[in-house]
Amino acid sequence: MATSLAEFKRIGLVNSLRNCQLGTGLPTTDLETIADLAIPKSLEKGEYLFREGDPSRGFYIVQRGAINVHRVNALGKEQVIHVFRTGESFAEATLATDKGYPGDARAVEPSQVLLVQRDGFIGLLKRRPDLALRMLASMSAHLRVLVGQLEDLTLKDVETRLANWLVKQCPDSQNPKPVPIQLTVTKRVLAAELGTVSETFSRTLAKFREQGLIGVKGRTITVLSPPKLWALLQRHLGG
Amino acid sequence: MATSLAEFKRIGLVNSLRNCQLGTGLPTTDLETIADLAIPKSLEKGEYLFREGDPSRGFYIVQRGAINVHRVNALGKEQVIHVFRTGESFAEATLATDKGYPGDARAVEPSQVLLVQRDGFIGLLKRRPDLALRMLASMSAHLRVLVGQLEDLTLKDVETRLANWLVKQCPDSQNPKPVPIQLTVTKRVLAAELGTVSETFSRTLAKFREQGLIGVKGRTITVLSPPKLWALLQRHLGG
DNA sequence: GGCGCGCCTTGACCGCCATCAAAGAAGAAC
DNA sequence: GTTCTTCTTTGATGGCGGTCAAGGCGCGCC
Repeated sequence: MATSLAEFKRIGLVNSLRNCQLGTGLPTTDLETIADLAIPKSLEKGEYLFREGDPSRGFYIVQRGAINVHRVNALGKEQVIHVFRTGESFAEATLATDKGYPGDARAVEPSQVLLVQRDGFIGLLKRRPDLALRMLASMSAHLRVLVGQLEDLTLKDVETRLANWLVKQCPDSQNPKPVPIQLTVTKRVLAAELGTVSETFSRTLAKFREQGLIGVKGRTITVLSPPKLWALLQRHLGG
Repeated sequence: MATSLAEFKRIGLVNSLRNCQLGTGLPTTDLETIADLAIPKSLEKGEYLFREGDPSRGFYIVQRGAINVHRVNALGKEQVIHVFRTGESFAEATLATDKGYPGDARAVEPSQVLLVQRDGFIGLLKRRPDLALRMLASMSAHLRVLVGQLEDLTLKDVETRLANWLVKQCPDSQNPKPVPIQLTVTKRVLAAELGTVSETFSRTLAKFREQGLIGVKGRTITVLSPPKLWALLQRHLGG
């Protein structure tokens, strides 16, 4: 069984694709076609994958790490659009239009991504309508996330957003057992993801701590009682 | 030439479809297929087309009027996502997933929309991959708008947003000739579209008036010198 | 005409949160 | 170890803009 190096890589890519949202359930032949279009790329922490306006080369799938997609205004302030993690894909929106990428993408931590090249993939879409539907579904999901983000930032305060984030980290918000949360990024970065700055983030954590809702030790936040935090969240959301 | 009533309606629909973003350039046979899937609906001012969470019946094309898509938080505050006007389509995102509509849709003024029914359209998409690509393009555009909205609301102040809106109403921002703008909606509604309230909107208009940039008389705003307003906008955007 | 009802404007107030500043704490580099 | 940088926390301050309240304006309607 002589298997070439290229063949090996292909098998690895196919397996990788099968494990991501877009690929699950897809027939192997399609995955192979996509694999042949894909170019892997490693990114160091802080490295940029693309910048706003760059011409689209295709869309990306995160194999490992986390990619922060954001926009920068003229004063240099950043607004996080979304942080994409393992298995997620992004920038599909650039497939169908010739405008460039709509934001900047930077690795939050050391990451590995797959670039699925645009032209070849469009050709595939034309042959496989069901794949096109899947892309539509993927973009729908992104739209929903974005709408949620918009609502969060304009209709909810920082306290609510943080409480919401903390509750989401708990496997079961009704289970009174304390949940330790290990931050994979600095608090400053997490603050940015939540649409605020480190100072406000810190103050809000302190507020929760004073209320006995959480414990903070270095980069570990412990939700002392998920149901209590959940109740606070409900009070906020319920007016 | 005996032409049935149904045939008449179909011809009207096809013409209507040809004039909207999604339909331009599409072969007539496709337009006819879509026409057969479409249900026209009239809405009075203030009437709701759908509410958040309603199961998706399909997507919509605005034939006449304006549809405000927004979200409401628990306290009843609304965040405008986008206002769709003649020729635009929306809620395509509900085609590919079985989740309901992600927001509320209400007619800002008396409107006429086409509902393109979901199931039939999905069938069409499977037969016409190029149409699927077109839907992808349409959703890309929505994503871009949404990203822009997010940036606007979090990275720009009301003054900048209003200046931007005013400049966009001018056919040529470099032409010093005054441009009268007739509002089709109340100032309160326009304020909401810009992500603020009527009081702040009013104050910002007053500020521009004091600077001699605009004139306000009832529901008519006159940009006295588009280039001056444009310059102000550039100063804001340029830091 | 007079009345009533929204809309619009302006003033007063204040809360959220970003910014600036300063001082610990924690690593990283050497 | 020392030094230096980065992160984190806490205090002080201030601004943007939302809310409440009170007229004024416009306009339809009787």
